[in-house]
Amino acid sequence: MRLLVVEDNAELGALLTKGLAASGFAADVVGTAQDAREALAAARYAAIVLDLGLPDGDGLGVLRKLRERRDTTPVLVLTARSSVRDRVTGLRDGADDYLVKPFALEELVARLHALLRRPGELLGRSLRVGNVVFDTEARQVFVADTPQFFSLREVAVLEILMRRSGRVVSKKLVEDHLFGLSGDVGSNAVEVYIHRLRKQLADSGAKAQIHTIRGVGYLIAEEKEP
Amino acid sequence: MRLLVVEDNAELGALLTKGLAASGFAADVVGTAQDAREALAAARYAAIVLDLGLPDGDGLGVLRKLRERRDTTPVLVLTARSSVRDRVTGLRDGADDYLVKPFALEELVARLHALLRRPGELLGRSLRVGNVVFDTEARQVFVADTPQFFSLREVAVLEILMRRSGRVVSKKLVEDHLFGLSGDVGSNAVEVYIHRLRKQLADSGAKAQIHTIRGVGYLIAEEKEP
DNA sequence: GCGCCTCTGTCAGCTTCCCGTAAGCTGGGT
DNA sequence: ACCCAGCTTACGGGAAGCTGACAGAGGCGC
Repeated sequence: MRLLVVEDNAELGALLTKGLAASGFAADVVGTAQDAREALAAARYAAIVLDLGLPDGDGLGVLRKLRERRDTTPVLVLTARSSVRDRVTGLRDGADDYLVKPFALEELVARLHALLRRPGELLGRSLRVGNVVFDTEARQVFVADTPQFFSLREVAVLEILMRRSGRVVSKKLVEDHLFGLSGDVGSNAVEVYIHRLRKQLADSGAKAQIHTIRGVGYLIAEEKEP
Repeated sequence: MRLLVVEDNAELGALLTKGLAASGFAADVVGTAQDAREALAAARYAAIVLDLGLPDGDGLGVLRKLRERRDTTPVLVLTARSSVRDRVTGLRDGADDYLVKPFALEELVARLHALLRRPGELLGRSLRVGNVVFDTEARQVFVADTPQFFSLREVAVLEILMRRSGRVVSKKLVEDHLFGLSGDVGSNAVEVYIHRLRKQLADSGAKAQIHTIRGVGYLIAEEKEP
């Protein structure tokens, strides 16, 4: 899941990136409203974490612009101000949730999950393909009810595929989700992860298969014949 | 198990922390209703021990707020007042149990265990993984029916893992349960306990294994191949 | 009080394994 | 037959975790 974090404090930004990564989010961090606008024009995000106290003006402006465009990407507002007034303004302008600093990382993650679980969204608590089950909350994989041990990256790739099971996922999309904007992809990392995933899935007797669509991407689907 | 203790008498608070620790509870102590609200916003507790005679107002307010939010965390009310009226008010407002000062520490512990054994809870009297059995009441561990002797800390870690057997438990979660809010975690204490647990379990011929999930945490599961 | 012991948390050095890269191979499509 | 996308294997750097030793804090018996 790819997020945009709008936060001018570089230190906190780095902390968030790291913490969110541990929960399977790839976060792009920007420090100004201007950069936020550009990032939003360039890519689609699953959700946005927005600090209101930005140096170059008001974060609320970003939010308003977004909603004017009928963009319904979930926005979680983050701020040091705790007055009722600010909270009301934020929510009236289209924020979906509100968190006051200082906050616990776990609470941020919990609220993001809640937001992403909303109506139209891509989320149940667990995803299933064949006998492979992915628990989105615990970020854990089961094959025929036995827990499997995958690395963080492997889990991330599998999640993307399973969230779109039966549909093709472009290699580019996977790269973006793994690495965010910092597009350092000087290699075939995705191919390597697909390979490792296939191997482990086969070894564990999974009844799900990752197919290759040449020139397009990958697709996970239930395995047919025994 | 992590508890919140709301008690303004610092001396009694310290005493409770210590006594509860001896029974495997990690208690965060706060002295005011305000602090209690903040603690509850920041973390999840297995149960709450609530003194009604607080300096900054009424402890019952905390309880009411909690129940308004549909939070069903068990609450044990603690008070010097012994009138029937107070007792009734407390229970009507959603307290689960009631204890009048002065009280014996053992009685508090017994009642907490009773509360935690309730309906939705994750509790039978004993937990089992492979041939390892954990008696939650006596807080004792058996491997293939022979009793094992672990230290308090070790038992606490094992309990957390076994209550979530087959699922990943983050290292952070274990720290929080062991040390409460007083997050003095300047080291790799959890790793050390995991190490000691593994060693003892192996030595005693346990058919249960603690797996490491890099960058995430640990997981206990039945050992597969013989 | 005095030694003895266990429990705890810390540290430093070692080991393991993840991650990304690269380089050569395979196979499908034209 | 050739080319290119994707597959496979190998490897080095570095982070995460493991492990053995140790010192302080109690607790216990004497």
